[in-house]
Amino acid sequence: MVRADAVRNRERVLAAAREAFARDGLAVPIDDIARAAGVGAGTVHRHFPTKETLYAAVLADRVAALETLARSYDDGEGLFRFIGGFAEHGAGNRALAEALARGGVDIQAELGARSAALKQAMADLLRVAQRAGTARPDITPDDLQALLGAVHLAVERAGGDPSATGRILGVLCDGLRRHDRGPASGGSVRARVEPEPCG
Amino acid sequence: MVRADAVRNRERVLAAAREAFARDGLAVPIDDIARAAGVGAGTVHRHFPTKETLYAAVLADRVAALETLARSYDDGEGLFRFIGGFAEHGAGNRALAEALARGGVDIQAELGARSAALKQAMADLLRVAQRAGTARPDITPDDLQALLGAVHLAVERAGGDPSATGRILGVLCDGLRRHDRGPASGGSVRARVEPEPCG
DNA sequence: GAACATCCGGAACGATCGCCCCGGTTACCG
DNA sequence: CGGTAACCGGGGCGATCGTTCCGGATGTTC
Repeated sequence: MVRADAVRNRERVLAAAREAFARDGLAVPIDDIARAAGVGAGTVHRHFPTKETLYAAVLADRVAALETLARSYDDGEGLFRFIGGFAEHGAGNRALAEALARGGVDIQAELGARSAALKQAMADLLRVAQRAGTARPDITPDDLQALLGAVHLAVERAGGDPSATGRILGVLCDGLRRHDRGPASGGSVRARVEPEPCG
Repeated sequence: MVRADAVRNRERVLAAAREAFARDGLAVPIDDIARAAGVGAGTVHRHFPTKETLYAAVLADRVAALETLARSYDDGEGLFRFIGGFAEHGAGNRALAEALARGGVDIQAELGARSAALKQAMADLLRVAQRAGTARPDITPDDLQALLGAVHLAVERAGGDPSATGRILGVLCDGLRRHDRGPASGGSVRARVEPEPCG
């Protein structure tokens, strides 16, 4: 038997946690979430035994939404469209940025599965773009994930300034694109020496 | 009068803190640093009244070194050379990555000054590159700092894999470069719509 | 070598936070 | 409407960590 106030409180806690994690990241105390939800600390721990459980529950739907977004594209430009939507989804979501910035290795099982699915979806998107010739062929799925997490953090730091967000994402997308000069102007891809990545 | 063992212990603490912060970030307990330095916790707090003080002292020389590096270039390619050296300097330095990932706003006064100097040096480097036509003209110093911090975090996550580091930095540098097609192939810069940064 | 200032070490304190527990309460069912 | 079971609240426990303090040790000077 599940009581009506139980599910109501569970939902309240989840909503408060979503907001608190998004605003302050993982550092927010459970008591704050409980207070914001209008319940006691014990109630939070009954529905979500550990803080990690709560954190995973909050992130799970976000990650699932991102996977859906990734799967909605299937051409060479999909990768770049996804990156644009990616920032929108996580705008101001500090918890998501942190989760992506680390590897997402230490998280809960269910979230781990979803996270792996998202990574697979991104890997597919990358492969499609590389086969279509729109993305750099040397980038690996791990590179992409690391870059997305990092840039997400940078966007977060920009604090919602949309033009800064646009420029930062523009840099990422340009960097991910394949940059050979057109066939008319010479036809040779710019050489890239491994230990000297720039210059 | 300053005693010899005092300066020796101060140096030991600083060295231990440098290593500990680089390996584990800010989360490392002071006691661990004290133990690694072979001193008591009280000794640490006499030389560095608060943890923030110690943290700032450790980062100050790193930041100064980066500023020197930035000032050592003065042509259009300097920005990209700097980015390469930047990653090298902070390789495996988690504390530096964290400090750059946030704004560096909440740090100590002296470090704040050095940090501002570094930012100024990077801004100069960016301006030179933009005037030379090698860097995107729309990027601001804030964008550059955010991107460097973010990419540094991504490199840190790559865990020292040099080829991954090279690819990630390559994406950043390519993204920062000016990408107009050569005059022979059309001559128009690719249009960039503001709210749609990618695609 | 003795006196003195300085410094060292680690135990102790207070604050924070995640988690557990129990007395009281509330919702559900017959 | 009464009984029962599930749930709620918040106080409390234990662990962690930054910081302080003081008796004892050590370097320095004359």
